[in-house]
Amino acid sequence: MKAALELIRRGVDEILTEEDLIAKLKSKKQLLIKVGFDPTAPDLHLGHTVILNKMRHFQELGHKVVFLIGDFTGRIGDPSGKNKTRPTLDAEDLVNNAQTYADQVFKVLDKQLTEIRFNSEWCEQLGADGIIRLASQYNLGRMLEREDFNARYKANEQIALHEFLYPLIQAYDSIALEADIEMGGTDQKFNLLVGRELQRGYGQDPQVCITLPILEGLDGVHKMSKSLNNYVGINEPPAEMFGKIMSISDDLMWRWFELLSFESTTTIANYQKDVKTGTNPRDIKFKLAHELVARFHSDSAAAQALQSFTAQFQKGAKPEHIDTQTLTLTEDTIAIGNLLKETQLTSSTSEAMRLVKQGAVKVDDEKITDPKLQLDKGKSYLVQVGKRKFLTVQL
RNA sequence: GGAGGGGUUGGGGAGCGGUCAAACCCAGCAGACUGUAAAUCUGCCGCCUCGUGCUUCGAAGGUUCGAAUCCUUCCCCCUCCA
Repeated sequence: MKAALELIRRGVDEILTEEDLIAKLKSKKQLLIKVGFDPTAPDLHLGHTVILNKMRHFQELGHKVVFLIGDFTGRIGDPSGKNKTRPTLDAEDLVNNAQTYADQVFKVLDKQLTEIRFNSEWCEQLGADGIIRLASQYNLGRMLEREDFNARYKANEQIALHEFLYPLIQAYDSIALEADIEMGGTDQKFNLLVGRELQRGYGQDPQVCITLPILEGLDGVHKMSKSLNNYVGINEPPAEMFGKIMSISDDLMWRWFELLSFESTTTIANYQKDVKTGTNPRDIKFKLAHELVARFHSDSAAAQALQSFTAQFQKGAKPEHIDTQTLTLTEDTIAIGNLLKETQLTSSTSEAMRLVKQGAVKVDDEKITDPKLQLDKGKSYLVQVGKRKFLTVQL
């Protein structure tokens, strides 16, 4: 019991309320943990794994987890200050997305103790009278307690009525599932609590709400998200993943250790002590990168990623695998700028020209300075742009 | 129904007749340095045939030697009053 509570507490932001959680744990029954996911973004990244890890913890304690895909709520769009209309996904997309989710999620979750559900399953049955009944359980004052609504209300900004439906529907999910626990990011706290209250109105034992911190992305400032392109996808190849993790700032590294690593808190504290007394932070970052790559791939993949990373960046070696691309020329030669664009090494010839002028382009290990350089048909060249892009080009 | 504010290069946001491919910030890219793709510094950051070439500032017309900047019409967004 004590150990269970300890495990659940680790890395969470808030448990509302802990008394209720203890009561539920004491009941000895298998608990149902509900976590909602966005139906439109089936590519999971490390940010999502913070909560997946916590779901896993519950599974380790023998409880059941519902991975809920909010296909119905997705049509509303979570209120975020801007009411974007979201595209409605068709059935086929949903099935595909669900499959994509499943492929990734089970790198962390236990299949036996996981159910994947869609909330359209019960929301579509709800009907107008169902919605009215649901809406009657809540009131405007409470709605306006939500920080986002409140700020907009005070600032005389528009709040569309359907935005109020989002938390209500999400709450209804908890009722339909009879959830014991719902988890979400700290930004979901309000929605989670609405669920807790409405369950009471429907005569159910209110769910315990657990909020988890939001992971900052590669930039160290903004929440990790695909749209900000500051994410590490869990399906990314080992070398890519390793490299991205190594690129985070020294400060951010500790945050990631806290939220992503399975190392004990004392071990992490020791790492920090080590860095203060002179250990190179890079070496500690290696440990983090290794652990995460190993989790989503394998130990050997992680070891290899580490090896090629050090080879390439510390010793300046070329990567082991360099792609080859063949270009079919109409002329006898091709200008370097065009070649770079044609091979997608740069997005435009203008960019290519700039890079050449900045001394960032090498052909066969020779730095190029002439932006008008012509390369001959029938030959093969090793082209390098910057430190990271390599390509063998066959003309 | 009435009044008003606004749409600028990935995002934010200046510019309000020429000196504007368009300030500044962020993101991004490159170079240097290093402990790494960290930090820091420097440069770049519309497109091409790379030349003082071409096309951009919601859309289409117009005024002008010259417009992102002025006029007309249209489209879209937002706020307030009712």
